[in-house]
Amino acid sequence: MKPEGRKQEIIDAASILFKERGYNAVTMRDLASAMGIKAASLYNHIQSKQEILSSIIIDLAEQFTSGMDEIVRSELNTIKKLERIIDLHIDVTLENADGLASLNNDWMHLEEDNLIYFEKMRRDYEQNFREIVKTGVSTGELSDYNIEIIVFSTLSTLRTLYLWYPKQKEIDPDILKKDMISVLLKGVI
Amino acid sequence: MKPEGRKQEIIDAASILFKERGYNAVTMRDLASAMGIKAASLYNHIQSKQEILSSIIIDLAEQFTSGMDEIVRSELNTIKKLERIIDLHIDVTLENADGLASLNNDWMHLEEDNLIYFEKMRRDYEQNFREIVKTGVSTGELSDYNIEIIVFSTLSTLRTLYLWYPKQKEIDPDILKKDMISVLLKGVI
DNA sequence: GATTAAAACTAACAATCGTTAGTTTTGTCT
DNA sequence: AGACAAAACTAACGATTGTTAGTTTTAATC
Repeated sequence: MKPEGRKQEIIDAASILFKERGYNAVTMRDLASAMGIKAASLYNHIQSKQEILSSIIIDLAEQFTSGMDEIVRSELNTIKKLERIIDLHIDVTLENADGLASLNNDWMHLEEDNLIYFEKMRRDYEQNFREIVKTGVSTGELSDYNIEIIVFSTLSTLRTLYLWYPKQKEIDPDILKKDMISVLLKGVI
Repeated sequence: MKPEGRKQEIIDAASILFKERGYNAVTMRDLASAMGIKAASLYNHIQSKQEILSSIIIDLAEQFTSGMDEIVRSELNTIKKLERIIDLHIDVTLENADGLASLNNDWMHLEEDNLIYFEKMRRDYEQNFREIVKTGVSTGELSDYNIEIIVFSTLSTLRTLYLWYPKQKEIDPDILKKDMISVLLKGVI
């Protein structure tokens, strides 16, 4: 059995530090110190600093990709699909808010293969979102504003949820979902 | 006369590189290479790498602060105030989209005094925004959703405009403003 | 108590970082 | 042409980076 337990602890600690200071500003000595060990000891559990970053980001990106695929394959109407997308973002954010900071701010520090893979997932995700909105406008379910503006404003709010939600722990997740759906969609319907 | 011309060229080149890779991933040798000179030559014009970062960020933060102060002092109703805030963000974004990347992603790398100054400006800005929304809800101009959700969703869209707008150059700024006001406010009114 | 594997350690490496010192080139004005 | 300042250069520094090699400690199993 691989040391998956200790490895995940390192990745979790790194997520917090990367969130606070960004990938390049966190040294392996910083990370080790946060774990209460020396930098060299980290390498009993991980292969490289880069592996930590790609673990964090690729895992999250795949969650979004598979969540979006399921929504696209569903037979829901446009409004219901958008509600499911909001749900997806809130659920992922609740589960791993720290890692989302790296996904949003440090994805460009991924190395070649993972960078290409990530960028493809991101492009596909946005395209799926765009097609859902486009369908909604053409069927009259959504107002006829510029499609890119609708996509952008909604997605940018959902993408920065990680910054905001941890500070608002008193809000019940279900109430958050309801209000978020109202605020994001009522302007668009 | 100080070499303000050349210095501004360096800051502009740095803004682009910081936007693409982030402050810590850009070396002085990278920046010099982009300017077509050697790293040591940069120091004929600037005092430190840190000075470049703080020039970019503090200048922009002061633009937002003074813009917000003017809006707060005005006697406009809530809706008009929010429209003016949207205008402010669009105008600053059009003028310096590259620098806004540093303001959003690299502000934590400011050093002590400027970091404190920046954080105060940011806190005050958000508080002014929040008070405007709060007034709007209490007078019935805005719907009675959770105030923090309204503040957060609007602000996060405006703050990430810099990422999106440069790709959409075919959109006329006045049309952008109109659609943005509709999408952001109709959900909230 | 001996064995063994996991997980920590010390010490060091090659590379790269921001920056400084001192020198040479470039361009402008007299 | 000579003088002078602006702006470039070469060379190097001390510090820090991610990582490796080799060793010791910890803890569970027989």
